[in-house]
Parts: sequence; C-alpha cells; structure tokens
Amino acid sequence: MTSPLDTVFAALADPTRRAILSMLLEDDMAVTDVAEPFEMSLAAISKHLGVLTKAGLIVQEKRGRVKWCKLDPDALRAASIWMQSFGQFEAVNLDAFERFLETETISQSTN
Amino acid sequence: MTSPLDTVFAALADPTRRAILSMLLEDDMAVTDVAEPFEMSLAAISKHLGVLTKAGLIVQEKRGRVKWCKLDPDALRAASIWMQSFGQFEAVNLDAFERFLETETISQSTN
DNA sequence: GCAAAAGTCAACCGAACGGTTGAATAAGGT
DNA sequence: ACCTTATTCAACCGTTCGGTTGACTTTTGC
Repeated sequence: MTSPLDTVFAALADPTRRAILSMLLEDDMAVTDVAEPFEMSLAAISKHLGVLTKAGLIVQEKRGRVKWCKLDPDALRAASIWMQSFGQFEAVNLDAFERFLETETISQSTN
Repeated sequence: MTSPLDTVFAALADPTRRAILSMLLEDDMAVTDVAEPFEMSLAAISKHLGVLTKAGLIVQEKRGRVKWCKLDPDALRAASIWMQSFGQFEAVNLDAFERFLETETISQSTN
C-alpha cells in the first residue's frame, strides 16, 4: 500500500512540477500554455500534469479540444498538516516567505 | 542546480523515511535503534538516514561508536512555508491531524 | 472534407532509487 | 589481545523516473 503522502511529496519533489503549481496559482491554464515557458517537449509536460493529477494536486477538465488545469489545494493541505507536526511552526513569516519564493524562482530559471 | 526543496520533498516521499522522522520526533536515537522496528537491513536504514541528513531534515552526531540521530526542523519549516502559499491554510486542525497521523501509521504497518 | 491544433500514447533511453549481500572499519568490553 | 557491537562501503539488481521521438485521436476553422 502506498500512502497518499507518498505521491504528494514525490510530485512536489520536481522543480518543473512545483513551477507548474506556481503558474496555476495565478490562473487556470490549458496544457499547451502550461508547457510554453519550459524547454521540454509537450509530452513531458503532459506526463508531469499526469503526476500532479494522480497526486490530487490539480484537476484537469476537458472542454472542447483543450484540457484545462486548475489547482486543487486539498491534497496540499493534507501534506501541509503532516509537516506542521514537526517544529511547531508559527504563523507564516511573510517576509521570509517572499525571499524564499524569490530564490526558488531564480534557481528554477537557471536549470 | 537542484533546489533544497527538491531533496526535502524527495526525502519526505518515502514512507520509511517519514516513519523515521516520526520516531525521532519522540526522541533522539542511535542508528541501530532506528532500524529495529523495520523489516529491512541495517544498511538500508543507514542509506535512508543519509538521505534525510543530506536533505537537512536530521543531523547525525557520532559519540563513541554510536551515531545519534536527531530531528532538525529547519528544512521542514522551509518546505512547510512553501506549501502554505497554496490554499491559505488556516491554523492546524489538531483533531484532523491526529486522525491523519493514525491512518498514516496504519498504512505503514500494512506495507 | 481537410489541414492545423491540442493532447495523449507507446516505445525507448540513461540515470537515480530502494533494496540486498558481504566485506571493511572503528570503538568497547572483558 | 580478542570478540562483539555499531555503522558504513561497494558492488550489484530490478524498478521507477524524467526525458525524447514518432505515431495517433479528437476537435476546430475554413
């Protein structure tokens, strides 16, 4: 048996997939549009979206010939709850968080 | 370049490693004692501890011939902060959390 | 009706993962 | 000194991962 946390964390372990989640945080997107900023094939992105879907992090809904991807925060919430057992995290420090997101973005673009 | 989040989430993606973290949450432990409840070789556990160490989730300190493992919540905090950008998580619901930990433990023992 | 667009599928590839075993190293106990 | 305990190392093995390519399906626009 594999716990849902296995798939959620495994999905989050890839920088491309985290970047996709960030993009979807801003707006729902079609598969092709998700793929556009990346330097890899559409098929590769399609696979990544499959991983995110299986992990329950996004949902995909086909309308016409385009498949829309939208964030589904429930699985993330479960994982977040798990993590908070360690370290008794205080309320999010937004300053630290923004600095953090910035370095994340930079390290992505230099992949 | 690989982001620290890559290694943290990858480390968390394995149920054995999450179980080890749970154990270390209660107390610092020697490698042999960490290995005891698991049905795999000591070498395998040693590898898992290596992964957790590289991810910064634990620290290992050798004293005499035994190597002590203790939790290091800093890396987890960073990952947790990242996750909280999705879903605007409210303060932890402790009831839900305990139910959750329970199912986690069960799904582990039936591996 | 047909070409183009959106997306997936299947086969393949090299690298990383999770485990094993057996040998090696280091420190303690007596 | 020597056996035991604690832990790692190295080599190996099968499976999964992240990517590619090329063929395929479905929908749309003209």
